[in-house]
Amino acid sequence: MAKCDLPICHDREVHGDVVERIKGEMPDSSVLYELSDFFKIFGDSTRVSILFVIDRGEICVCDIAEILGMTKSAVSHQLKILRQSKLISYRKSGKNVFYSLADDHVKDIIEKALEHIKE
Amino acid sequence: MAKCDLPICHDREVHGDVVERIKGEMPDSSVLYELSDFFKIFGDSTRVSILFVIDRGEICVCDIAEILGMTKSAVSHQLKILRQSKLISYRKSGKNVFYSLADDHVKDIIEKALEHIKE
DNA sequence: ACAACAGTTGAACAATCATTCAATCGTTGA
DNA sequence: TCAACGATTGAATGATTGTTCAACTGTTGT
Repeated sequence: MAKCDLPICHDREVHGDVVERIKGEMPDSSVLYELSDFFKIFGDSTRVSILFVIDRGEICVCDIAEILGMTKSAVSHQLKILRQSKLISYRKSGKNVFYSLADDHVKDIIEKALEHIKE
Repeated sequence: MAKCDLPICHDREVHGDVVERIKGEMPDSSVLYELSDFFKIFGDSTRVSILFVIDRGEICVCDIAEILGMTKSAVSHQLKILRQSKLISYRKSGKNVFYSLADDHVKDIIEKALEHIKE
């Protein structure tokens, strides 16, 4: 039986089995963390902007910084996060580093979100 | 001409027009903020968990709290955010408030993300 | 009317995170 | 070799954010 200070609905004859069923149907917590961590990447306007820029074609850090009106440092920090998430890939050429999208999923997901917003 | 401390690539004869072209092709900054704000909602494992629970069917706050092992207060705070984002809707019935998904886009977006993660 | 409970809310706190600043690395051209 | 530049990095700072706690609202049953 549940203690009174637990956050449990007292209509156990109605809700009890529903709660147990859904508990069993939930994804692993590791999956839930991976999912939210993935979305967290898109949850910053700088990173979304960078992805839009890179989507127009391979481009170096300096040019991203100028397009967005930010310092190279700030851009580079965000590029590192995008790199670690495997959303972008890069190619070194002399002093420049050229970035490009690593995946088609990125565009798909952003377009789905745009659909939702445009309503 | 660019001042030296500006974050501008010095190969202007190569990159200058590319930068100007992409600047013109960028979405409005308001769109970029809406997009990142939208993804921010999914960027928390508690909120993603709540969406998964609600996806199984209409359910009250107490039961969500028990399924997730959290206090009603913490769940309610996150429900408020999901409500304000119009991702969920609610129905009052006596002492209970039953929540349900407001939109099919939510499932679409989560499934796209799951595709990306499973690689 | 009152006690019990589902749910909400605001303030406070701790943790997370994006940007800035300064220093550094690696490459290029003189 | 040395100066200039593209890019990265770590520490520090300020802002944002999720949870807790306590107080509160509204409804139900007695």
